[in-house]
Amino acid sequence: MGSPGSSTGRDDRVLIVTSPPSRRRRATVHDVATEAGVSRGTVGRVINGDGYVSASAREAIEAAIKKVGYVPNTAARTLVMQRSQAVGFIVHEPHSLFLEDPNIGEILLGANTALSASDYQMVCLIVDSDRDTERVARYLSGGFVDGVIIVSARQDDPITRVVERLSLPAAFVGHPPDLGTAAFVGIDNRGSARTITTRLLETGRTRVGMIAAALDRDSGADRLAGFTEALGARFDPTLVEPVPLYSYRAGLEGMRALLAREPLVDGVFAASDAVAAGALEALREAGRSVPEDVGVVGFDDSAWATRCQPPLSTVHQPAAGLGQRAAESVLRQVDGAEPEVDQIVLETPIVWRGSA
Amino acid sequence: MGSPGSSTGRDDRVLIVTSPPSRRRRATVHDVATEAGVSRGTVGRVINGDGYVSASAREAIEAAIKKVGYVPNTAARTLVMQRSQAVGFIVHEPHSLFLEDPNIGEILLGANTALSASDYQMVCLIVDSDRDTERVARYLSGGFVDGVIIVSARQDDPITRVVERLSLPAAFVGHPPDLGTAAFVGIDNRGSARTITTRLLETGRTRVGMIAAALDRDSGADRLAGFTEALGARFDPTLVEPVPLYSYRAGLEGMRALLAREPLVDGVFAASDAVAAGALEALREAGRSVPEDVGVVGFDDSAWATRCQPPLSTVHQPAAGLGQRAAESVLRQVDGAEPEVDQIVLETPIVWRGSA
DNA sequence: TTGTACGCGTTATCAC
DNA sequence: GTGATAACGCGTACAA
Repeated sequence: MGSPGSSTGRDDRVLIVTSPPSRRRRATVHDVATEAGVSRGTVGRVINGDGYVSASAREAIEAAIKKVGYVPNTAARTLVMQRSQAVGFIVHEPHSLFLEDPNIGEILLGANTALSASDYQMVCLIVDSDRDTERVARYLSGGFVDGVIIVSARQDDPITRVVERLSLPAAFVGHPPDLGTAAFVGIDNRGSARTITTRLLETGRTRVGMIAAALDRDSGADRLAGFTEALGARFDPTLVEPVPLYSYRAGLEGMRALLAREPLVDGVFAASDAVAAGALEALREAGRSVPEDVGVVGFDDSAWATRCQPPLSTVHQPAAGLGQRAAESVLRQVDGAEPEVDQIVLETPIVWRGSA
Repeated sequence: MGSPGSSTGRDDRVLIVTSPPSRRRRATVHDVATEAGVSRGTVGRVINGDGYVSASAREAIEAAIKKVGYVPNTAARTLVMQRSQAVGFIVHEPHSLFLEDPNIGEILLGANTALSASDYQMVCLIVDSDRDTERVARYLSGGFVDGVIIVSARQDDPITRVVERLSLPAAFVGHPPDLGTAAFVGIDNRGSARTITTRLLETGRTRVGMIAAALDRDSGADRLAGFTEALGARFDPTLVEPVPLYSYRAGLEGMRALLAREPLVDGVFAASDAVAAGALEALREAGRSVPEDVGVVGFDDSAWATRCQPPLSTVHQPAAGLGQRAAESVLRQVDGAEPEVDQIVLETPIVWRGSA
């Protein structure tokens, strides 16, 4: 092993014992090079697949890599390349929504598929407290990701501001950010709500209400707006029951309240499938049969839709597609494209089942 | 500005235009130093809060940081510190499970809370294809994370092997790895299943069956083993209906099959709440009332349990606690502790509601 | 074809 | 108190 101090400064570290007891030191390109009896440059050429290496050298190096168990250090590579080959996926939701919202999981998987195809690593970051907000902002600033996909951004969100300041390639899913120049992929909540409400009216209902969830978010407000438009002159505000969340429980309680106030209601647009499922339960309690006495429609076409009794008529939300398109937009921007062209609105076909 | 080539090599980069059109160059410590008219060393001292800086220098530097919009480059910091202040959370599930399993979300949130409290960034990595497996393995090797929490590892999983080879601090949640030395946090599936089955028997049922899901995973197999133990001599294999997944649909179809084969069944242990919810639907179809004709118990105490009609008697699974304990174990190991002491089994209280 | 040397942005250790 | 300067591990022009 050579006497201490005789070799270059670089090798001194072998003698330094770090505080965690005996965590094995990582092999470096340097180690591979000495093991194979070549220089670091040649090793680099083999690793990156750039030609101009003799067969003998390549062989020796590949053997050495296996022997010392070399794995490239991504942090170093990121530093020198100014590229991490990673894209962040930021989820900023209160607990309940993260757990209940079936769309987020699908958006996540859709984005991952697209990124994976381009050999990018998706790193999902959860923002669940103020402390998280700050830390995630630091993380993004740190150059660990080449871009971000943001689900449900807040107005004037610190994270959005950081992204803007770094001019980090970004795509917003579902809820548009306040900056008009950013890429956005989503659906037409208002138009879809209008369409399915119209469809519900066409089944001959005369007293159609809505359980309107999450009016503080644009998706919630837009769905109510579409509902209002569809009814036109027939719109009656007393038939709208606002509830806080897109949840089963909100639907259950909302429907109970609506029934108590308006017993004659014969049609309901629930702001999401989970809400609709809760509404069905309330109707069952009240002895109303669906769709005979009351027609019910939902929104999302999530797993709820098919497991309800009767299965829900609803608006199909292309969640996986949203994630995929967002990922593709980010990758385009990483390659130098301008974001403003990416204002994508995906189709939302109506799926008609038995509940109306 | 200055004439080209006249300054040090370091400043040449200003002249180099990278291919992405006009992405703003990041400010560095160097920039801050020149702006404030001090050296890099002093700037470093201010950033890291180490004392020994004059008030005037500190003021000038803080102003400069604001002015040039400096944010530390985490990749560089990781490289020199050999620490990323990040912990990976690896989810390795087929689509359906990731979307349906209510526990994963809670485990995730629990882990994030614990990591966040120690100012660690949690990065969630999804493994959804062979390609993902390889890329995630590379990512872990790259030094981007100081440790990992692994949910549902496979036997002989490439990721597990990489973790082992790097001796990366790790904690396995739910499904124990094949290596006995690793940290593990989970529940006693077999004991819990035995307890709740016994409890169901005590309500006076005489023909008790089980819808046994996911027998290819140890959780599924263990729950069946517990059920078998509880019945002892009364165990009758024809009352066990195996189904592939912990899903609503599996429960629905499993219960139909069980009823067709054994119409006299008066008690059912469903391997999860989702399965139990499906079973309730099948019983309703068949005109059996719960709990009068048939007692039903589940497992997980997830959102399903309270939204069923009647609400489920079930085994409470402390999902958030699992995530939290796993995170704490990883953090301890990052600080140099040995993993083997962390073989944690959390309590699973029985929650008795109306379904049995 | 291969080796050398420099720089990526930090932190940390020295002399001054 | 403060300013040089050596690492960290890797990519890559450039020289040999």
